[in-house]
Amino acid sequence: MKRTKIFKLLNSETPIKDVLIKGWVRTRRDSKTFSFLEINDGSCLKNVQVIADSGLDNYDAINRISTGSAVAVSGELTPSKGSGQKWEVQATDIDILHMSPDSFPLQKKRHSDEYLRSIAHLRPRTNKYGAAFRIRSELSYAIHTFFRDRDFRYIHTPIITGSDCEGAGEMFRLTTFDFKNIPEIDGKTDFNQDFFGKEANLTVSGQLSAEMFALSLGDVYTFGPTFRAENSNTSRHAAEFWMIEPEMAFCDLEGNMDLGEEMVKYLATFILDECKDDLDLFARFVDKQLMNTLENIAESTYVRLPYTEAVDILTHSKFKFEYDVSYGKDLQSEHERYLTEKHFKKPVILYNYPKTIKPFYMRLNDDNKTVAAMDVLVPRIGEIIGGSQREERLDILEHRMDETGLNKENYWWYLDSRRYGSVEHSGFGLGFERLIMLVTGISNIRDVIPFPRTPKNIDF
RNA sequence: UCCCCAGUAGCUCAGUUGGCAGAGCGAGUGGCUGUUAACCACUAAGUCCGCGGUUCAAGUCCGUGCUGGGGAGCCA
Repeated sequence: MKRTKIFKLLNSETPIKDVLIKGWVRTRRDSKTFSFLEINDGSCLKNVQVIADSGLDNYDAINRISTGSAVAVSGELTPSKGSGQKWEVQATDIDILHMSPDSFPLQKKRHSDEYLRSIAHLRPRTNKYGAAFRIRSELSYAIHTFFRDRDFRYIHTPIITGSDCEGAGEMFRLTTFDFKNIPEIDGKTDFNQDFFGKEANLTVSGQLSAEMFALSLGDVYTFGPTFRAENSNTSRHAAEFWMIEPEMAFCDLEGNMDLGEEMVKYLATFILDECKDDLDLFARFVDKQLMNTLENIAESTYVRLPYTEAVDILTHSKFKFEYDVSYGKDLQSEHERYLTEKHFKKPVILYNYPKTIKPFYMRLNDDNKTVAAMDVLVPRIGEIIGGSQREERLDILEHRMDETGLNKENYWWYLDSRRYGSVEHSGFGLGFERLIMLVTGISNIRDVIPFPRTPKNIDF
């Protein structure tokens, strides 16, 4: 007999004579002539209540089943005589697949996030983390749906890159050298002898590759892991994280902002509609304001504000900031939060930043001082999207590379796209973990990725 | 990398002026009950993060290291 997932069972319209469920015991409550077992199989937040009658041949063993044990239960789905649930399973046979000894680290009580991080291999068996990772999966699906509905193509950009810099931070080096015997030439490492014959790194962004495909297939996106070797110790940064990077040909900054806003709204709406049970857990136990925040993000029209006007608002604000605001400096976290949480009370898209604080590939505006960049800022998380219209004019792009000290030879292929049929195009990056933090209210990035990689932490 | 805070039972934490190591939850045992993270009683459980110092005496004070958390910078 095939097992039925608990999610399906609990949504049944009618009683079912014969069912088989398999899962892990969350708790056991004994009565005189029978026991209640709460079984969870990960298919949904809810457990199913199983009635184990003392008449079962292995009742002695059933009475010793502990939290964490795995069981297979055959029986009948019947309306519950108790008041807490619609259905329950009256067991005719309980096969104890594996007993969990009492050293099982998860107890029938709340644990701290810090403790659960130390048992990251077991935490998906808790309500909160089960819900978080189901939502992570649903959001992945929603992202692909969003793009496919809009005729975008999914591009797999390389994880290993030969570019010495993609303009987005410190990189992890990749080599097959024997560290005890690294070949040198003229006192320097001889990368000619390394696997690729030159320096290789893990990617920090798929953008430059994605641009090549946007300039071939039209509208494309990437969705994959990204690696930054920054020594960042915050609740919003990880060394390995997933990023979604759409890139659109024949699209200017305004079209780019339109897509960013539409996408964030779509994803918030999707989660509100499709993940009610799991979302409800976060709204009750993690962030009481979660539903308001999500509805605000799903429904409000995002403010679009040039960087200079943002600086004006901030300098004229009576609010006391720890750091001063002035034109030409990047905004601090506290400034972004002020704009989204206090001043506008909704998401804000800032655009046209000074070129001095943005990378070389962003398109220079006619004022010669700003670039066509845009950041989508949301309450509580801050920057969730960073993007721009790309510089499509070869001479200006080369000039910007010189200004920022990049070696143009390494980017010959990138520059080729501006030599042959160059057109305006735009794109952005959306941090997948930050999106999950936004929709769940979870405040630490380490708790929305299965096995987080942060400085000095690579267990599991 | 910088600033701040913390580390005590399996977990969450209390521990006063330096003076015998504590509670709740969990676990074990017994009881009770169509129960709902059940309830009642009893029992077991400790390298007080490591190292060094001050002191008659250190969980407590000082130094240092490690680990974790919050914030900043970098960004997604």
